[in-house]
Amino acid sequence: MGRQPCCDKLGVKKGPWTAEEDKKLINFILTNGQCCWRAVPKLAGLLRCGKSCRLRWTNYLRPDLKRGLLTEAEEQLVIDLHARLGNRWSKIAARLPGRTDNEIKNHWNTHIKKKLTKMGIDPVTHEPINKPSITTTTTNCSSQQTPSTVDHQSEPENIRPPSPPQKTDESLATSEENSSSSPPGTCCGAESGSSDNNRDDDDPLMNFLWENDTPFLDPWWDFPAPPAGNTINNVDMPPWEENFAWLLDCQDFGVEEFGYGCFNDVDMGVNNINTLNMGDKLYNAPPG
DNA sequence: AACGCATACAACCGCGAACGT
DNA sequence: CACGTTCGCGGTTGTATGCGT
Repeated sequence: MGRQPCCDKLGVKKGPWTAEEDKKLINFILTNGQCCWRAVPKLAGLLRCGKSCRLRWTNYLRPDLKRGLLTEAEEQLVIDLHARLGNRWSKIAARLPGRTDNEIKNHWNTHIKKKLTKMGIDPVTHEPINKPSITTTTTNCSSQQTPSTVDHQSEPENIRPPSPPQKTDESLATSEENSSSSPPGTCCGAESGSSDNNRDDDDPLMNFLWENDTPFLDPWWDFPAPPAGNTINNVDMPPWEENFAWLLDCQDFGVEEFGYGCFNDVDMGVNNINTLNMGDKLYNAPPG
């Protein structure tokens, strides 16, 4: 069906985001919450398409994002999850608090893939590259160790080939969705059409993960649209100085560009972030 | 110091799913 | 049920930065 472009390309800016654009987007989201991405650029005064705004927010501006490289534990978790979920980065990301699918995907492609290859493990199948097959188990309730105990270098057997990721989306998603409500121990068996081998109930780590489906996502920043007063501080939220610390540090924007007074920009047309007072704490620009 | 290559990451594109009418 | 719209996902590309020669 004739699909419309996500934006009409006319007057739509592309390329790297500027600090000013970031400011506008942050302010808008903080003020209005996340809704109707298509309308966001217009309402926020951005010459971007909604898609771009959503991406920018979810991948970079979200206050709950962790910055920096994935830790060893996170990396291991990604590997383990990838073995089960395949390239479903969003699913994987949902289990790593503060990490985005894009980030994980990038990290996978740039670091982990190489790492696994070096170790003689096929990053796609998670099987040893030189071994014809490693299927030592007949069921999916195989002995899989927790990542913390996994040593891929010496024990590639720990990496179980994933179920074919292509066509098991529904079953996987369903099992995931249900996992939070259905007690463990009932999968792995004569479940309906169980080609879905994405769960290993005797895997403590995965049990934990499944049972805690999407627990990591902080609900607080899914702001409700604020009341007229727009005092987001009314919402029960963690201290903003923590979550925007990186913004305040201006590490990524460049101090000179973003400016320490960025949140005091009265020209932004919306109630700006400094109405939040950053947790009732005014930010003082450091010298220099 | 200059150049070329490799790497890492941000951003874009296209597709399919979900939802509304 | 068919169609249109919007959103989210995954693959891919572009660009900035680092490193070696």
